[in-house]
Formats: sequence, structure tokens, C-alpha cells
Amino acid sequence: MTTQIKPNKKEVTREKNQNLILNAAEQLFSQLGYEGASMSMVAKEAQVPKANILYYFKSKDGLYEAVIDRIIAHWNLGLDNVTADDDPATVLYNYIKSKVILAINEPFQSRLFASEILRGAPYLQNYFRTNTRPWVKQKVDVFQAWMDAKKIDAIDPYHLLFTIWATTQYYADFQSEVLLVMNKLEYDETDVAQITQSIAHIILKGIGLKVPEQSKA
Amino acid sequence: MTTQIKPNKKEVTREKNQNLILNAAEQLFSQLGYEGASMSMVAKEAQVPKANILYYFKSKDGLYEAVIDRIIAHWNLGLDNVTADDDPATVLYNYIKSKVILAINEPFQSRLFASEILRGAPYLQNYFRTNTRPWVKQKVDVFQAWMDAKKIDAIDPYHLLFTIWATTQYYADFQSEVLLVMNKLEYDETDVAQITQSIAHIILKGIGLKVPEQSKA
DNA sequence: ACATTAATTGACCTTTCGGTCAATAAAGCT
DNA sequence: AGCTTTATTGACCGAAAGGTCAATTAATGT
Repeated sequence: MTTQIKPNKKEVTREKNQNLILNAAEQLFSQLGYEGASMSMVAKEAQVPKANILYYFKSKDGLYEAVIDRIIAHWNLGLDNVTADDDPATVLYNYIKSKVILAINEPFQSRLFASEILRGAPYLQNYFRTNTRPWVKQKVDVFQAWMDAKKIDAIDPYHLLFTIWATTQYYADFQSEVLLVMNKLEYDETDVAQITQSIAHIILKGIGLKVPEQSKA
Repeated sequence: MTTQIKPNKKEVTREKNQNLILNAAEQLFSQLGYEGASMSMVAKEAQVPKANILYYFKSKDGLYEAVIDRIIAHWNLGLDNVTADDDPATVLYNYIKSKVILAINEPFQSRLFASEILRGAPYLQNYFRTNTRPWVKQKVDVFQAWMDAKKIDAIDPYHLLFTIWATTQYYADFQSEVLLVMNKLEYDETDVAQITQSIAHIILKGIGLKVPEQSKA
């Protein structure tokens, strides 16, 4: 047996309980917003006394921040090692596809971010400044290089990125509107492909690229 | 003098006070969300006793609904008399442009709608069903006719409409993110044209249309 | 002028909010 | 074993929430 780093019983149950609480909080915050979800609701949902939540996380703010911190990892993926030498069509198609999948599969998390940004991103400002901004800068530079090499049309690279974000997140954040308008009860299995294909068609062709066939595999 | 429909002094002041309250409520709800904005805050902002608000609008719910009702008119404009005979490029370019202008000029209203939809559109469901859905159906039919006539590429017309909505609203709803990422403090006069041009380029070219020159007039 | 109806508002109600605290239980350390 | 530290939790707190009410004031119809 490998020498673990002391799996204290305390540490184990602490982690377990914290995750229980964080799961409940994530769901409630995303459905009701920061003000709409109360500590007692989280307590009831997580089946834990309210005072216990305040013991782990010092305040409602603390709990909210913990929820956000835990989510952030998920949403940084994609476009990670992209360089100017990569093929724009492949890179962008895959990025759009992964974003659509994320939006359809994790709508709660997407909405939690959305409502956070809607309110001026009080808890994300710092993160945006120190993480997202440099990340974006790097991608934008790659886009610009593609434009300089005439691989894609010359448009503002920031707006290109925003267009991808906007179109993909829309299906998570405004799900209720989309479903109501389309007269559906929920997304079905074909929707991910359908949405990906539509968005990819418009955006890729829109910047002068060939649209890849939808991969059937 | 034309015989007005009795401009009672009562009715006049009632209307005036109600608008005072609705303005304050619109601002606060859009900044803080339904739960985040309290009746006393609205009262203080509108410089009116809280009990007076509850006299006019029977409850917080009632006030919120009144705010939404008042806004809805603004957001129905555009694409109104479009037919299959119209020129797709002109129609869509103008629609995108008007949407961008609205997003930049009325971000509060856009965000209020967004946070409403984010929470499942409890107050808008009925409106979506009875108004938006038929409206959309009609536009989608026109899009489809354009596709059948090979005027634009064949993609799902719903997703085309969603793409326009998503990209334009993004600049209002996620303004704080956009500004943080671009390292700006606020949108300037050139941004409306810049955003319109970028979005129109991608979407119009993306469905097989020529991108109109930006109209300088 | 006067009775009636609508508007205004301060005081007050209940409920729920986020948060504290002290008492108890459990686990860890030597 | 016994001592120390960490967890757990019911009871409780002041503040603020949405909402009611009764008393007062101001317009309106006749």
C-alpha cells in the first residue's frame, strides 16, 4: 500500500460534507440567484444544519465564492494549446462543439456565471483581470496571426471570440426562452449536433472558412 | 380645444407617481435582480412612501410585472413587416444594427429580461407563448422561404434567429465581462459601428450573403 | 356645501434573513 | 488513559424583508 498523505477520518468527512453542501448551493444559487437562495434552503437541500454550513464557510459570501471557485476549472478548457500554425477551421469547430456540449450538459453552471456577470461580476472581476484577460489576449493574438496570413477574414478578433461565446452560451443561459419559442420541453440528443452545426456553419463560413462535414463518429 | 377624455387631476398625478415608481423599480430590479431589490429601496429611490407603492401595485410581484409590461413594447420592434420578397441582406443588416443599438442604449432593460429568462421566465412564459412564439414562427417562415429560393444557405432558421439575438444581446447582458476583457471602462461611440460590422460580417457572410458596406450616413 | 370616493402615509405586524454562541460530541495526539 | 483540538448543532439574535391597517388628507360628483 502506498503511503497516502494521512487520510484522516476528519479530513475525509469534512471533504464529503463540504461537497454535499457545495452541490446543493450550486444548484440553488444557479436557479434562484445569490439573493434568492437562502442559507436555510441550502441547509435543507444538503440535509445539514445551517450552523454547520456557517462553520465550514464563514458566511454566505464565503459559500458563494467557494461554489464559484469550484466551477471555474471546468470553464477554462478548450483552445488551450492553440498556435498560429494550427488549422483555424479545425480549431474553431472543435472549440464551438465543446462549448455547445458544455452548455447543454452543465446549464446550471453556465447560468450561475451568467447571473454573476449580469450583476457586474462582483466575485469574478479579479479572476477576469488576472486569468481571463491574459488568456483572451493570447487567443486574440492567434486570431490576428491567422488574419495577417489571410487564413481568415479580417474582423475584430475580440468580437469573433465574443460571438462564439455568445452563441454557444445562449443555449444554456436562455434555455427557457429557446425551449418555449421552439415549443419543446427539453433538448434532445439531436440538438447538440444540430446547434453545433448551425453555429459552426455561420461562424466558420462567416470568417471565410470551409465548414467541416459533421463528424458522424 | 379638443374634448380630452377628462384629464382628471387625480389621474394625472397618479400616472406621474406611477412612472416615478416604475423608473426607480426598473433600475433597481435590473441592477440587483428581483430578490436583491427591496420595496424600501424602490421607495427611497422614487422618494415615495413604501405604503404608497403597495397602494398602486398590490405587491412586489405586481410591481415587477408592471415594470416588465412597460418594457416589453421596446423590444418587439424590428423585422416587423418582413416578407419573403424582401432582400435578406438589407433586412438582416438593419435588424442586427437596431439590436446592437438597443443593447448599447438600454442595457438595464436587456439585463432585466436576461435575468428573468435565466430564472426560467416565470413572468414571461405566458408572453412568450402568446406573442413571441407566433412572431418567431412568422420570421422563421420567411427565412425558410429565402432558403428555398436559394437566397441564403440552408440552416435551421431558428438557430439563425437565436444567433442574431445571442450575439447582439451579449454586449448588454455581459457588458461587464466584455469591458473587463477588453480593458475598457465603457463603450465609446465607435463601438456600436464596430460591433454591428463584426456581427453583420460573420452572420451575413455566414449564410451566404454579401456584407453591405457600413452606411456612413 | 357636502357626502363620497380615492390617495397618502406612519405605525405596526409576521416571517425570514444571515449570523452568533455556548453546550455537547467526536476524533487526534502522546 | 487523559488532554486538546475540531465538529456538530439547537437555541437564539437583531435587522430587514413584504405586507396590513387605520387614520388623515385631498379631490370629485351632485
